[in-house]
Amino acid sequence: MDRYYDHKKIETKWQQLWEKESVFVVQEQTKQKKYYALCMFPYPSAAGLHVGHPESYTAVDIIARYHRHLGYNVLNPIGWDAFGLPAENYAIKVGVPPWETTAKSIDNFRRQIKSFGFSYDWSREISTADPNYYRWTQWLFLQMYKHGLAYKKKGKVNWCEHCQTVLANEQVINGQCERCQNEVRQKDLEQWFFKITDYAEELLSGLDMLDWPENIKLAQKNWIGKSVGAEIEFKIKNSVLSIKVFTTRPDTLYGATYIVLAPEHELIQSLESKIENKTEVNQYITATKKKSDLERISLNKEKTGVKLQGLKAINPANNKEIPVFIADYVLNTYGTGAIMAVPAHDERDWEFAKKYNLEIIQVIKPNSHKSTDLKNIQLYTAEGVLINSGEFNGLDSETAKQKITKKVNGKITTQYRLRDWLVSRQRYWGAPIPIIYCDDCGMMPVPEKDLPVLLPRDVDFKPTGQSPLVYSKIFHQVQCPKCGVSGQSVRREVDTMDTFVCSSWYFLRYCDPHNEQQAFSQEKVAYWLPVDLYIGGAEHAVLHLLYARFFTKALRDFGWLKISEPFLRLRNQGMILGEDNQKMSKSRGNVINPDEVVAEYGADTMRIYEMFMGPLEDTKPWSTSSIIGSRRFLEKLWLVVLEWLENNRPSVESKEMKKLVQQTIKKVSEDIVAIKFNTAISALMILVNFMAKEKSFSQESLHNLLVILNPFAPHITEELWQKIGNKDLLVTQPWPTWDKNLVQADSVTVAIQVNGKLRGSIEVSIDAKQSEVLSLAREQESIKKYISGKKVVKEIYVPGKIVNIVVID
RNA sequence: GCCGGGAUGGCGGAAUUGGCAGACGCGUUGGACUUAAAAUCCAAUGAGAGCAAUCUCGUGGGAGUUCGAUUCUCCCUCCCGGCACCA
Repeated sequence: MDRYYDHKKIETKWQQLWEKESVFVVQEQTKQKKYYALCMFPYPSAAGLHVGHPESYTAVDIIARYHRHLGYNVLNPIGWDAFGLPAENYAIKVGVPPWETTAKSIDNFRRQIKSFGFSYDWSREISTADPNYYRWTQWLFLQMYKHGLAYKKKGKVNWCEHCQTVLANEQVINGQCERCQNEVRQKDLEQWFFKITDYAEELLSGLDMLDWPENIKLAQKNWIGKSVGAEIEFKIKNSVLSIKVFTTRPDTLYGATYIVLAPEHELIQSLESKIENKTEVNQYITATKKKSDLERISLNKEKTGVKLQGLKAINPANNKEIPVFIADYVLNTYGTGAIMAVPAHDERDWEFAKKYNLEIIQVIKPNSHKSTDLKNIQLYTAEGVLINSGEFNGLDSETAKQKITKKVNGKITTQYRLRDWLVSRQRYWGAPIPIIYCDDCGMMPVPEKDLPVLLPRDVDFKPTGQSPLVYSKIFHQVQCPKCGVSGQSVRREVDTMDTFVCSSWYFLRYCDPHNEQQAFSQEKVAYWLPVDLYIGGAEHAVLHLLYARFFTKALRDFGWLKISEPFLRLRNQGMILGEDNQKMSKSRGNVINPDEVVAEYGADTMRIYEMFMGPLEDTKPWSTSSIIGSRRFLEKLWLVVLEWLENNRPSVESKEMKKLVQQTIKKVSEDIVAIKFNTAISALMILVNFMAKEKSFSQESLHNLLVILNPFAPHITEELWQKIGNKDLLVTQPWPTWDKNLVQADSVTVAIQVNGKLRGSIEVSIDAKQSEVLSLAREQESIKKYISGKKVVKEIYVPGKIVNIVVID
């Protein structure tokens, strides 16, 4: 046996063998329990893998391999999220078509990923840009269409001038494009939407049963933004028209002293004849239209608005006439686009009323206040007890909400901030939307038998603000599915789908990747789903993760799935920073290339190092000097086994060794389940260090060590397993169990404190009585000097842990 | 502004959830081996004081609860993330 731990030779050998023998290729086995481990599939970029990729893949691989040892039928797939803007932009930059650049990127990613020895079932590899895949993405679009969940609508949408396309709300971050950080403007366009809002309530309530990080659940909760309130109508004086407002505080209705409409509110047109200051109003509306969302947010430190002169609304609670304003702090897209302003109890209304000198009436007082100082009105936004509210005085807010809403014939309603998902894009590199327009027959879905609608290649794919598909000749050579006419009067939809549509169902396709009749067979999906563990970046909190949940629920309602939630357990990997504690980036020059790390130290070392760096979900800096520690650990293991073989397998084993092996099995098993890989590796290091010191241990102990280390470092353990004479593969060996009695020590060291300060320690048996331990403690030389001549006030003994003697002079 | 997470040696991080703070690893220092270096092995390594045994301080800062606090409560500072005029 080689004294040198030659990682290159070993890793290549086992990777080839696993692949040749299809060790990780799986089929449905009804007799066997299944486990579906999944990492978020990568977006193949020309830059290649960064060190963050293997972090999540290794974590998933450890879990997958662990469950294989436990006897599960484990599905651990991989594929490519291949469509999308960055790939297209890169293609434009280098002047090569995106299908070529993407294919190249995928080849490179595949090579890199394979070098880590992940236990993927490569026979299930998929790419979203493959017609065999996007055919079914299109089919899913048609399902959405058929069930009324896909619709086309004209309206204000987010437009990125730089990317020359519309964007979903989820892709606009602080008024900026998620991809290029350019300002997003509002544009009136006809676009395709998925009706995700139909599922708002279920997307919210479903979160409760998921084992997901709290921050992700919270982000989704905030994004869905549920609020329960009332719709209340305010009649307009001398008009048949009325203004409907939405409020979460109907209990404050008596304090509503004016109404505010969003500048875009449609009622303004109908009321035009009554408005006396039309010019001023129109100016304000035009000015608002010009502002981007970003400006509307950042400039609105100070509120602005215009009073609609000649117009009065009537407060239905007390029939008081109140003025009507338009102001851009009210959003047309939320609620009814109109609010009742209660300046005494709402911060924004307060600010506005102060500025324009409007009436402020206090109608709620805090529960605790006995007297009310009406002269000195202060902003109070919490709930409380009603005052100045006629018959409702003295009621608490909660009760008053119901009663007042009822009195004014209001309606209790629920509002969500979530908007429908805008899925059409005016870009090339995506799945074409399968719709045909015929001048005579109108808009029609492409018949399922005609799928896929192939992405044409006879185009100049540079963005022009219209989809490049407009210019393809081949693409529009199509017959109307209804009247059979072709030519100028029949055209295809030219927009492509948001890549998030492609990634909303890939975990389903993995279950049945080669099905040519269906997107997936219901039986296969029913066997594998839900995903038992899903690991990926936190940046998808409200994007992919929300969309995939929506797809799952929609497909369930279409009858294709039996489950309601796709991912039972989710964990995020933290970002790996550069050595300078900054985000890795080409411009900073702090990027670590995983290829170099694998070449120099080996895949096993890289895997161990990345898992040992710290908790998976934490952000942590890379440290090239620290990798050596993980390498030394594996080298030490290599030499321990080597010497053990050279010394003819010395099998005399100390009691401590026996115990430590048991403790390590326990610790590693528990830590894998809890995804605490850093402490699991620490325990394995302790065991290997001890074996290196003792040099003598049983064959069984070595077997156990190799099995529990295998998920972390699969190549070296497999090699050593073979070297010590095993013929079968280590990956299929059963996971060892631990002996509860052996894990427990029979005697323990108990710390002795005097007045809370550590003054000594004693060795006692695990089941020693309190009185025994205490008298032993008092007799200790180191303790005596602290307690002699003093009065013992109290003695505490925590079994097996600590003694505390409290004394006073 | 609101909500969430966090702050522990020179560095990455442990700590059975109220019980010996600093496991494990990196780094550093000293020693062994070597002509020498690398590698490896052994020892030390939170700070301060002391020849020493020992002692004092110490988990962002300040208070509190407790026999005992990195852990619980309150206040403050800083960092990271989410939402942000959502009525």
